[in-house]
Amino acid sequence: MENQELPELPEYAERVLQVAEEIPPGRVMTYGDVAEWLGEGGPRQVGRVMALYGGSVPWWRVVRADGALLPGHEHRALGHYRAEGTPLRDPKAGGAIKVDMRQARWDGTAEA
DNA sequence: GTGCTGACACAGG
DNA sequence: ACCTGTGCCAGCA
Repeated sequence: MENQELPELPEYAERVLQVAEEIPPGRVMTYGDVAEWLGEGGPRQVGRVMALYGGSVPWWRVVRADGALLPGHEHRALGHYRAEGTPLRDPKAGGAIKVDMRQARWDGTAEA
């Protein structure tokens, strides 16, 4: 009786969305990490699920391996990161802002 | 069944 | 910082 939400989602998609929702504030996971954490598919499958159903989950907490934000939604994600207190990587060099993976990368393990 | 594309990852230039 | 090529898996024409 746990499925009260997302009635017709493929299990894989549901799992991906579940992980995304489980990511604590101030933390981020890479597509590859999510796929590995699930133990299935690959980073592209996770990315596609996010692209399709990500609208219902904190997609901004799922970033690329190099910490680059989502193409087209950088500003949106940045607003959330600032509110959550996510460690950001130097927004100075007029380039693309990125997340400080060194601190923000969450591996699914409970941390203090 | 074949080929292209994609909210990717990694290595090299 | 940027682009290119290759590998991975899945969806779509």
